[in-house]
Amino acid sequence: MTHVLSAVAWPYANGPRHIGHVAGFGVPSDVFSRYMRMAGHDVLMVSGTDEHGTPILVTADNQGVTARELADRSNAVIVSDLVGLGLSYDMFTRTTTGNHYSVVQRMFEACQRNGYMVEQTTQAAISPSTGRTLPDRYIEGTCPICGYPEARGDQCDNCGNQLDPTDLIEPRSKINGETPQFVDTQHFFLDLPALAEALGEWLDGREASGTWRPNVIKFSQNILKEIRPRAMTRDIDWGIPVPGWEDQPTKRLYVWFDAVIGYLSASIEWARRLGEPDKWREWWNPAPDGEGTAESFYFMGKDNIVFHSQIWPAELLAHNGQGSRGGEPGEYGELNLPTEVVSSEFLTFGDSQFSTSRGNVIYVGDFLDRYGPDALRYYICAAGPETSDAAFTWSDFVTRNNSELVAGWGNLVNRTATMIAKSFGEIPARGPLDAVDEAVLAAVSNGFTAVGDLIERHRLRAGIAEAMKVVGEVNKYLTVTEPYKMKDDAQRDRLATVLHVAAQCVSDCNTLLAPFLPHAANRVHVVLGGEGEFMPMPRVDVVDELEPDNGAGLTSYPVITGDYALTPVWASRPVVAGTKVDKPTPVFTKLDPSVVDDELARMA
RNA sequence: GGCGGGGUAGCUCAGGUGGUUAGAGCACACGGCUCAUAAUCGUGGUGUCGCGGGUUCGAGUCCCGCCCCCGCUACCA
Repeated sequence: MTHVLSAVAWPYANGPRHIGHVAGFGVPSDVFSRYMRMAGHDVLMVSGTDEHGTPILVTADNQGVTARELADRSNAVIVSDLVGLGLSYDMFTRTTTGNHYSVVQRMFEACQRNGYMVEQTTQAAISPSTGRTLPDRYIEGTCPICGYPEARGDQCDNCGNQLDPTDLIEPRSKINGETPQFVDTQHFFLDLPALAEALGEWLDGREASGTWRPNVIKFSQNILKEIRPRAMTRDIDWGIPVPGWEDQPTKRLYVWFDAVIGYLSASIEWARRLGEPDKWREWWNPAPDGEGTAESFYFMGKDNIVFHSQIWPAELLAHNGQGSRGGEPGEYGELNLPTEVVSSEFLTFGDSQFSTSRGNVIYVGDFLDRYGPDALRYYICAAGPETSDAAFTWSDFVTRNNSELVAGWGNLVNRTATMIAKSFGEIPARGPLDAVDEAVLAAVSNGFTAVGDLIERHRLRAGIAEAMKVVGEVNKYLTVTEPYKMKDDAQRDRLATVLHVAAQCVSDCNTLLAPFLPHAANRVHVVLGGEGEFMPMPRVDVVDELEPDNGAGLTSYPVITGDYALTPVWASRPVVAGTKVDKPTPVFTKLDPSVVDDELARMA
């Protein structure tokens, strides 16, 4: 058994998330995690809301609330969305917990102790009215090269030249229009060049494994060529205090420095709340005796690749003392680097990305309210942005829902259960099998290998297509064997056998589809006379803060967690003759094509 | 500007290391069946594989040039 860490990107808590977000990190990580549990691995799935950084302050100002209030509100919505989607986190927490603060600070101290955190003076743009740093992208002005009046602080969109904010003519804040001040400021920089060689060796090793998506490994190796030290602190009053700079409350750790450490801190929080405070180590430290293995998979959208294939492994190497300056591991011991960075591309809408600011957006909560979790999960698995950008359209969604989910799978469940209910009222015992019976059972059985292999390689589109192909085989089986024509007593034994085989196939198809469609799996389980929950579901617990005096103001908060020990195994489960089967009610809902126009009108 | 990805049937997309008549799903047409949410099963057509060169016995697949779309470029997955 392998310890599998599913490290899922941390949704940014400046508002509700749209379906593109969950297509990038949410559904792919959950399908993988659920499958790995079914395949017998010991999975730890962690994430939380990312609550620091300038954008939260800006949004909070615009809404006239504090950053704390905005983060709380966003966290509540995001938690509700993700649990509603059935994402089976072991620990979905937040970055403003005391536990997270102390883990981040210890990581920082370890990096510093090993010599990878160096102090430098730089120029920063400050907003005179708030005293806060203005990130380059929040500054606009006239491009000194082409005269374009709306050049950004980091780049001119018109002529494409790289700029420095101090180059701009008449720079102004994008937030409130005021003229920024440029001041000297001290910051800690992560010495990435001193870690570059180790990063390169790690990436080369990962490339040799052949498991990463080619674009992700290539992109990662490429950005290594121009690696420079990066500031890990900011002039801002919302964030984690910098160890050693407690007397400077306007300096905090850079949001990305702390966000990626969330994978570790959430694992530690999970272990602490479990009452086994060292249990997280099974997923993070190399096994002392070389027995057992721990692997880690990081799920995100492509705009986060740099943070997961460069910044985070660099932080781990610095903590471990594995860069060119040497060093000793910090108190967390030697921490494992990512096994695989699994990055999705973007789900697009119309001819561009989803965009909250342009109103071109479909929120997760709205989608779940109207269509339920598995319709969305199905769409994302079958047509999501796995290896290239994918276009979402409402008509495509309705079509896939109606002609694939409802007509293909839902109907198979329904017709099978109806025939069993009418003819026997229970799953009948079977007699000897004909070749056609053996063939369909073999096709279903082969599905476990084929679908499982695809999910392990993060090929969800191919995986769910393979499972649906098996569903098609079973539909064909019913057409060919024609159980609905067997009305004579002389055919009763054969009818029992066919319906028994059909029930077995439906049960197994349900298992094959369970990682993708866990809610539907539970309902199909009941249709076939099962009791209780087939696929365990996450729940929300409101917990007390473990270290309430970190200054962030949390006392209690919701976490997503769950008990997944009863996850069914990835294998055929013999159906039991005699199990009661009643006339079913449909598991999936067919959508009226008018929803396409309704939704488009709503978004206009 | 730099980097990355993409341009394949009406639509959405598959097509490691080049090799018989280029595939799938959806949509469409016709036929079968009626257990099932008018669901299901069978049959069928269509493609200058972005454009132009090149390498090769042979290229959607490799090389060169060009066009177009998208993303990232360091705080919106």
